[in-house]
Amino acid sequence: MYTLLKQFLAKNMAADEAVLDAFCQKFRLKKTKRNEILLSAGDVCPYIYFVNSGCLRIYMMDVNGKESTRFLVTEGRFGTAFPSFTLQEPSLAYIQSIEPTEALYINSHDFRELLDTIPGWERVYRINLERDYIASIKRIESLITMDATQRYKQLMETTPTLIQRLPNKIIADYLGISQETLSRLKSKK
Amino acid sequence: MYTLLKQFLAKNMAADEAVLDAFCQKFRLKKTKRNEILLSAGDVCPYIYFVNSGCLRIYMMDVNGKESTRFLVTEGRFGTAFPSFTLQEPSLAYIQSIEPTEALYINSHDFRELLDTIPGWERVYRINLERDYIASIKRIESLITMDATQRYKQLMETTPTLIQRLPNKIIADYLGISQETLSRLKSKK
DNA sequence: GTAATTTATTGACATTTGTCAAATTTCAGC
DNA sequence: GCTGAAATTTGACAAATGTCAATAAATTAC
Repeated sequence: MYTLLKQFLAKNMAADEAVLDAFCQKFRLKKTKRNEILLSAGDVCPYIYFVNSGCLRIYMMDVNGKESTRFLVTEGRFGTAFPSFTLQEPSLAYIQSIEPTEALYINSHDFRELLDTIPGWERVYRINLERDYIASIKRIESLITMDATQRYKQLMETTPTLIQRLPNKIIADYLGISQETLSRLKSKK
Repeated sequence: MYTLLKQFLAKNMAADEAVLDAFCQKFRLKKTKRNEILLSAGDVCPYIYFVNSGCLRIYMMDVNGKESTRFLVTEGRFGTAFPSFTLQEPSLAYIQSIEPTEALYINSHDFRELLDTIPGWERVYRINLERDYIASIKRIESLITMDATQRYKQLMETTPTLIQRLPNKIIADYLGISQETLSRLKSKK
């Protein structure tokens, strides 16, 4: 249950088993079916999740019901409605499990406590933040510099697994294009 | 010279004057003219900057010479070619002062040392990262959910100062649209 | 202050992408 | 394995935005 999480910690932090256990005990396990909603827009996001298996999708919905995927979170990664969880304010985004998913979760209060009490954890979390931030910078770059075809090609090169694994329309709104456009550029080349 | 930087620290960290001074002494001051290049694409970004006055622009250039602004950094904020500085790998972006600018700078090695040695600084930096990451998430959202008009309107509401202060074409490529399109939506309404 | 350069605006047109609708295919759930 | 729902593809058309070119306005550098 905690294997992946411990691996995540061990990568950037030297800690003995007892500390790792103390850390992990703050997390609970949640198993979801496909397409379960874990958070609705308007609510304050209480939890940050660490995905053991499956996939979480952070997405928004506009007034016409059109959805846009902000992030996709797969095995071995932390994910949450980040602005809401971090600032404890109402979320603009929904969280949904688009596959049957097993995830660990911890509430905001306990999470902050870990940052205060587990030596080295603030560093690990900071490095994880840097990584996520870099990924989001690259995403911004692709959105302002590339057209739909280039963005799709890039996604195929960097994370082909995602494309195989997820339905077309999720990929499309992750790329910021319509389902039909994606379908057309797939058939072209 | 260090006033703004000390304010930045003091916001999230209790430290006596001696510690603040030790911290600040690692930074050097750079004054630039308008349109000076501080980093070219291809180089590893050695510094992170803290802007005292003026404005730095982090931007990319494609093979046709078309520019896209990744970030704009104004007074009281840290800025750098983040992926390059953090991972110490060649930068895809340029850094330019689009106004006469006064900025403090520190190299990667010293910066890491501060994270190790100044109590509380890793926390302050982590919180700053969260803030920047949240800003980038909101930018991604606006890019995947809004059209040009909506994005411009949002920018007018959130940072009208930027629009007044910077040339049109910088605003346009920050928004990911052409200069002409921006000019047209300004005249419309 | 003036010339030279850069920046902004405008028009005409091309291209990309979106929208709506219908037909087809795939797949989840029993 | 069936069956119904969901996802995908395709066509026709509309809307948004980009590109190129010319002109006008603003600003910098001297």
